[in-house]
Amino acid sequence: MARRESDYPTELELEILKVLWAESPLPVREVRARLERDAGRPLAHTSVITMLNIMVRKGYLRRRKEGNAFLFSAKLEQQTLRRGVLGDLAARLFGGSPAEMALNIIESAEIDAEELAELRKLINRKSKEQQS
Amino acid sequence: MARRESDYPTELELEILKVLWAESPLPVREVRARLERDAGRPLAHTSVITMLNIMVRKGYLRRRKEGNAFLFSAKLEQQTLRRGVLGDLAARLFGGSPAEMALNIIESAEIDAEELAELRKLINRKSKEQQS
DNA sequence: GAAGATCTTCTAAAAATCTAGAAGACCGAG
DNA sequence: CTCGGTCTTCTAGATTTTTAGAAGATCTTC
Repeated sequence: MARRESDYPTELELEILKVLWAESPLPVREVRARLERDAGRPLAHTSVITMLNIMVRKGYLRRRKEGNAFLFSAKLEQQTLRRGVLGDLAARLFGGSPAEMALNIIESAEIDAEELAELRKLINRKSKEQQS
Repeated sequence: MARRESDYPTELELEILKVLWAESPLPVREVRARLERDAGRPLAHTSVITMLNIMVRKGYLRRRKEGNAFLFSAKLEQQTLRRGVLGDLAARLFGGSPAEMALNIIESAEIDAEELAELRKLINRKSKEQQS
């Protein structure tokens, strides 16, 4: 017996997703160039193809034929992933409490006055919504 | 060439850490029992030993001899891990902005009135601290 | 001091992640 | 039509994660 496939994109998969969230669709050649430039990951062309195909299998990406080559685009949306990962993290590391997690972030991270104001505004809006 | 060791505890490692955060130090036998009971992971005694030793090597755990057996305890503190993981997640998935991440959580997660009040209180305190 | 229980170390194996070479298909240029 | 470039599929190897058996050390108990 052994490990199961991870629930969320792995390290490299996330880098590839970031490339494709920034611009889609892209051919392999372009993904490869941006991985090197933006993520400092100089991979062989075939390595990139392998990863892209795995990610299609996992449902993270879509691909379609354009002429002789394939074009890839993200199927997993950034917002979907964010929600999934945050929810999972809250469940595993914060006893299932998203509020606890938010408190932790605000307490220990660098957040400037403007951002604090924005957070306050959101909280006020949320509070009002709940009065019903 | 291949992947590098993950920066943060993996799935099973986190389950083991949770056991030891709840109570430390514990002998292998106890860790094994709690993994089965609390995490639904019925592992062989030797599997648990292997994991514990790997985690000692990685610096997540400490162990000390007590009689003939070893007692294990968490060396990586929960708060340290929380900060690390949250910071990492902010960097990778939220363009380096913890505030953005906090906004996302508050927007899309279930947070009740009491928790919202607590968040507001913390934000107010933070705001005051910054006026200097 | 031999038997049995308990614990460890050593070893290994399956699955997943990450990397990339070999080989074949296809297309435009000359 | 052949050559070179581009692209894909197939294949495979290294490393990590997760699992656990075999074998040996040690302690208790009669």
